[in-house]
Amino acid sequence: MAHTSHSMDEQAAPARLRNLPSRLLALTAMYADRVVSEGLAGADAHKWHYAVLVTLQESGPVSQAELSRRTGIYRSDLVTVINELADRGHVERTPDPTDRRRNVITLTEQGRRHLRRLDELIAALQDEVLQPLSEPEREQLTELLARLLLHHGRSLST
Amino acid sequence: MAHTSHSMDEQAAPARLRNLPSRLLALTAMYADRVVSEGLAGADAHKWHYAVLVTLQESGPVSQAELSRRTGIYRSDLVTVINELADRGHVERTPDPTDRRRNVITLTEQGRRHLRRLDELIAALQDEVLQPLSEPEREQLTELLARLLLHHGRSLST
DNA sequence: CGGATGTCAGGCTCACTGAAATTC
DNA sequence: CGAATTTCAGTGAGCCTGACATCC
Repeated sequence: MAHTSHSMDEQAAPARLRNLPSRLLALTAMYADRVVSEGLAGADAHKWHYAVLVTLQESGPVSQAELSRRTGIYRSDLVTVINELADRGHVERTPDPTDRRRNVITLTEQGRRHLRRLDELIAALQDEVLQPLSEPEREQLTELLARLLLHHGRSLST
Repeated sequence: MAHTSHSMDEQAAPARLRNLPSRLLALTAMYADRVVSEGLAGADAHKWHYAVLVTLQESGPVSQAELSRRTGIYRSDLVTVINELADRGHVERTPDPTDRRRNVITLTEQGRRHLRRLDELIAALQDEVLQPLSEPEREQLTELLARLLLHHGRSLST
C-alpha cells in the first residue's frame, strides 16, 4: 500500500516523452516490478528467491558462484539471499568436499514445495501485468524484448 | 567505462527465468537506461533534463508542480534538476506574480539550442537500443508497452 | 604463481516520504 | 480553515566495486 500518491498521469506527458522507447521500458519495468514484488512479499518471498530456487531446480546443486552467473545476482548479494533461503529451510548450504573454496547449495524438499507455490503466484502476477494484451501479443512482446537483450549480450562480448 | 564485468550470460539462465516478462522488462530497461544515461552524460545532460526541457518546449512556461506532474519527476527531486538546468543557463526560475507560492520555469534561448542537440542525441540512442528490431517491430514494441502503461494508470485511478 | 570462491563493508543512484514555511 | 507550492533532509532498495582470506 501507500504508493498511490504520485504516479503521474501518463496522458499529461508530452508525446515526445510518451513514445520514447527507453522511457516506456523504464516505466513499464517499474510497474511490473512493483506488481511482482508486492505479490511475492505476500508469500514472504522475493524476486531473487524465486530466481535462485528455479535455477537450483533446473541445474541441481551448484556453487554460489555458479548460481550468481545463472541468475545475474551479484555474488556478494547472493550471500544474503542464500542466508534468507537457508533460514526458511528452502535451501541447504554445505561445503564442497571436492573443492574446499565452494559451498554447494541444495534445494530441500520444503524448498521444492515452496517453489511450486511461487510458480503459481508468479504466473498469476505475470498475467496481471500483461492483462491488457492478447496471448499472441504477449508472445510478441517477450520475443521482442528477448531480441533486444540478446543484442545487448552480443555487443558486450565483441 | 568499467561495468562490463558482471553482466550475466543470459543464455545461462534457465528458460523459466529467461522468458519471464517482468524479468525481461527489468533487464531491457536497465540496458536501455544505461545506453541513454551514458550517451547523455557525454553531453553533460541527464534523462531528467531532457524530460523537463521537452515539456517546457511543448507546454510553455509552467510552475514546478506542473512540471512534476507532466514529467513524473517528484517535486522534491525537481528542485535539483531545475537548479542544474538554471546553472547551465538552459532555464530561468522566476517567482510567479499572480501566485506567490509558485515559480515559473521558462526555457531560455540557450536551452532551446541545447534541446535541439539533445533531440538528435536521444534519437540516436533510441536507435542504438532498438537496433536489432525492424521499423514495424519498433512500433509494435512501443505500442504494446504503451498499452501496458495505460492499463496501469487505469487500475490506479479506479 | 594467477585465478576462483565466499564474505563483508561500503558507494551511488533513484524512487519515495515527511515535514516545514509560505501563500492561496 | 484546508489545500497547494517549494524546499530540504533523509530512508531504503538495487546495482555495483573493492578488498580480504582461503583454496585450486
